[in-house]
Amino acid sequence: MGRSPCCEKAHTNKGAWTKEEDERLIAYIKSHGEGCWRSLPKAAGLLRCGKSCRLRWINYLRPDLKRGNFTDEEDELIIKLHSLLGNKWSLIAGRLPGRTDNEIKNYWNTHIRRKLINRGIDPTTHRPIQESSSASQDSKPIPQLEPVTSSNTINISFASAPKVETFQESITFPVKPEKISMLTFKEERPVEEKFPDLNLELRISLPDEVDRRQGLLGKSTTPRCFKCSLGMVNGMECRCGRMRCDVVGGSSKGTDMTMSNGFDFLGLAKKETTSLMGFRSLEMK
DNA sequence: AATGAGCGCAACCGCTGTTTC
DNA sequence: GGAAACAGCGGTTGCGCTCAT
Repeated sequence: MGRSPCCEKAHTNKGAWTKEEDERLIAYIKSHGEGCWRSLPKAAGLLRCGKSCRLRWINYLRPDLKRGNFTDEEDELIIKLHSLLGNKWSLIAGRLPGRTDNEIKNYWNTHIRRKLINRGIDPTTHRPIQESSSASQDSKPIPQLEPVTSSNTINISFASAPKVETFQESITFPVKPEKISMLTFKEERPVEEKFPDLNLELRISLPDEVDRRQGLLGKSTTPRCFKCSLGMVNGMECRCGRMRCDVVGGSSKGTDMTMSNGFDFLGLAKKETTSLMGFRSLEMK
């Protein structure tokens, strides 16, 4: 048997939160900290589902939320990250301190989509609308995950514009071969880049793997962290030029932001409880 | 002033991977 | 090892507000 149900759904409030409920939740989390959402409502004296409490705290009550209008810089960053990640709002939010995934999702749907359409850009494919509609009938969001091949190779393609260069990066993982032995990231991008300031290099590997590979290739041993190569730390430009940023606790979700050898590719490290490097986070719908 | 359309956003729903029993 | 709950995510809904008619 599993566990008992998290809450009695028949006896929980729904709809908008009252000020009193907010105050109770804030007071409880201030004294006990986040986590254990299952037992929180009862302990805090709230007639709410734990899931609802978590959502309320994360999206509205957390003290580190920025609130207010999005800046033009944030707009552009969201557009760039969306072109890279698709509708992975939590990953995008991880790069915008003080913003929540729900907030960014809403902002995208209400403002940025329209903004891109007005610019003549398809908000789904990030390509000119005419080209986008004629070039891809299926017009799936990019990037997309191609099926796993028999050789355990996974290809992730970024866009499929008419003229593309193809970049490939192969990474080996010390995991069971029947699970996955090698990832090949094939990045195709237009020769004329839309975002010349955005480094799209994908570098995913375990820390020792990068060192080994660089040794084999006789490259310099001063690689830059992924966030540096992406050009940002906590949403700001990063100039550290080091392998590790050691910026801790900068994430809006309180994630350890320590970077090492590109291991924390777009926030993958935070999910690492298995040997597959939070692979789920790379899948694109 | 009434009302209907459009918009923005908080909250809910349903799904998936992980964890616990 | 399997079943069930947890935690988290993305999609969707519904309510309240604004504005045009």
